[in-house]
Amino acid sequence: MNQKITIRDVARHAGVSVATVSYVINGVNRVSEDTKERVLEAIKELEYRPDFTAISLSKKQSKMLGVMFELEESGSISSIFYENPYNSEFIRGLEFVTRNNGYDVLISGVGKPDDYKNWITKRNLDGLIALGPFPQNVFKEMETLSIPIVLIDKYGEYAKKYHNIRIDDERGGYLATKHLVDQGHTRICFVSPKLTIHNPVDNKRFLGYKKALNESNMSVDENLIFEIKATSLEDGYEIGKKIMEYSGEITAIFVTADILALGIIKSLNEHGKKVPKDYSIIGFDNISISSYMTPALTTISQDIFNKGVVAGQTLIDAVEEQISHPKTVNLPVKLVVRESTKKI
Amino acid sequence: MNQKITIRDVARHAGVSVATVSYVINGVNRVSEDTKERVLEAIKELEYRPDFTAISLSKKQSKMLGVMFELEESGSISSIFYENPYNSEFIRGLEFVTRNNGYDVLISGVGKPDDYKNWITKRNLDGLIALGPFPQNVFKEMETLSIPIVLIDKYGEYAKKYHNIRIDDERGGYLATKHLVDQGHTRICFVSPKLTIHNPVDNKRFLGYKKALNESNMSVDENLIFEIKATSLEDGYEIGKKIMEYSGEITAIFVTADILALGIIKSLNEHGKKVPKDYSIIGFDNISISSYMTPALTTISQDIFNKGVVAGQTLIDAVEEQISHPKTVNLPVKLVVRESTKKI
DNA sequence: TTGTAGGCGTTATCAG
DNA sequence: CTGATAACGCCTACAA
Repeated sequence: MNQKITIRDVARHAGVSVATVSYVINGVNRVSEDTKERVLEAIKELEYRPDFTAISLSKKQSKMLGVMFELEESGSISSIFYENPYNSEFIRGLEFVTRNNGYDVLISGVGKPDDYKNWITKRNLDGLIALGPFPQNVFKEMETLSIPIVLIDKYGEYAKKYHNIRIDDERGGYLATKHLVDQGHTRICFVSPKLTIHNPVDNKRFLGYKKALNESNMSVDENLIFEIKATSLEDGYEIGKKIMEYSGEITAIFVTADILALGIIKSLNEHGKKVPKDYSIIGFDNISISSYMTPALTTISQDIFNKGVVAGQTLIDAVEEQISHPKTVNLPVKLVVRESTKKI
Repeated sequence: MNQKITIRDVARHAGVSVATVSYVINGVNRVSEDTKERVLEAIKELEYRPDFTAISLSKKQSKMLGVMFELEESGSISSIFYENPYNSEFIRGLEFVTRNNGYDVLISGVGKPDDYKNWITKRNLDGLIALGPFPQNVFKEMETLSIPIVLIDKYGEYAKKYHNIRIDDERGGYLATKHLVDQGHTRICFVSPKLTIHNPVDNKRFLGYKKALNESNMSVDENLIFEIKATSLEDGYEIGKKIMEYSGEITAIFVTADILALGIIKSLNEHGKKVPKDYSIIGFDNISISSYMTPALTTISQDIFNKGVVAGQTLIDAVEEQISHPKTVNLPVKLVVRESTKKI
């Protein structure tokens, strides 16, 4: 294309110095209305667009935020990104705020901890968002970073050092289980990824599960805890089989992700079981397809788009030093009753 | 953090000039093995990571690729991005190649055509991918751009000027309809976004639909063409109602997106109709949930991840001038028979 | 109120 | 083979 239009061109066109142009662009308030006008006009006429790369170099801030995902063995972003609309909805919210604040979002899968440190430094990212699961050492490595970091759905010791956006997981677990209990269920499965110390989210939900049971003088039956490896349709399907194989009584299932519920229901159906006739099932997240399934899924709803917005805003605030200390936001959840649960 | 480590530090540490360091980094083959070694060592010791921002400025290439999405009225990326896993899967494939080639991906929604031109210039994007629907004028505007552009699923006059990644839409339409015809269906609905001249993808699919019918001496019945506004669950649901209201006979439905099929099935179910007992239905895309629905969805499958990979590779090739003329890749589709269709 | 000039980290053009 | 040094486009003291 034709020569790139630089600040110099604008300056020449307006008959002022580059500094002056820079001043009006950056709103430095020491240029007369008169020249300001001239400069603005020149900018418009030449269709001048400031070069962010140059600005980055000069100001040492890129106006770029990074979102990192876990990589799976194949080297591509975990397919959970794809299967679970949760992630894209989050990104959508994030993109919304960032764009409106002049930031751009970079998305990258990361393997070794060194990968993303490299990524951050080489791209001069202003801030980072960690979405999805990560091995512990990633967080340890993070401490050596000097940019603001927002963690999504993380608890753990390390989380204290960063900004956190989460939902009220325990309450979610409680609401779900309570709903089932209120419908008369007593044999309620809890399905989630393994409840290790590294999985606080599901531990919280489990706590809610337990609390609801206890309130009704029930206790947790270890046999009813089923664990999946990953939050995927396939894993839901597989755990569904396991549930079918269980010899004891089960009348309801609380599962910590809607897409898992989908897989489970598939399994049940294949075994000739119907939801909610034979099993009541409640999910978590309220992704959009949940209301379009048959039966429509009862679930714990969280506003994922908004979560992305809040995460983005928090990160931007941190980058621009509006906030200094680690900030934690707990977003609400609510019960959405649809067709997959019924009175026993 | 501590001072950023620059090429100068490396030079000093290795006892050479910055130029020399730059040479070894860029593989300019005119530096002795000896000094090369020293430089490499210094780089490792100091954990030096070249600054892409500076490189961008100097080399005039950012190693960043942009993916643009249509914005909806609310100002956020069309929720179709969220609802349809198609998009995230594409992104996943794209991210995979780009990352392995040292590129990063920027994602942005664009409103006015000027928005994305601005975006491209200010970020010095090396290449652009247009995903999803866009108004015509966007493509006209594109002509003034000087970076390679890859269009996804576009035909139209304008498409000739850019690189194109598509699938064999006509064959997809044909395969789907043929499958239905083979099962004895004669009253087959065609559900898609409006078949205007600006919607070549669905026109192609419609062509395939028509061809399959014609082959069996049937002709298109205009009454069986249903059009939706957007490819969303909600629109599928709504069109399902319309189909229910139709007074004539319908035994099968071919719909141009799996998520639409989901919505339609929901509608049918609410009207007491069963799939495939009362209606056979076939979708398009083969997103992951399709095989986990009940009934599992028969559909036309395309390898979306691979589509992202091919798109990314094509764009990178174009950026690096491996290809000069507009290149078009047509990816294959295939029929995946599951449970949502049956012999009449 | 405006302009000059040095610097941001890198590459690239010349000399040596 | 190696090293100064001027770009790249912008910002920002410091001067004027």
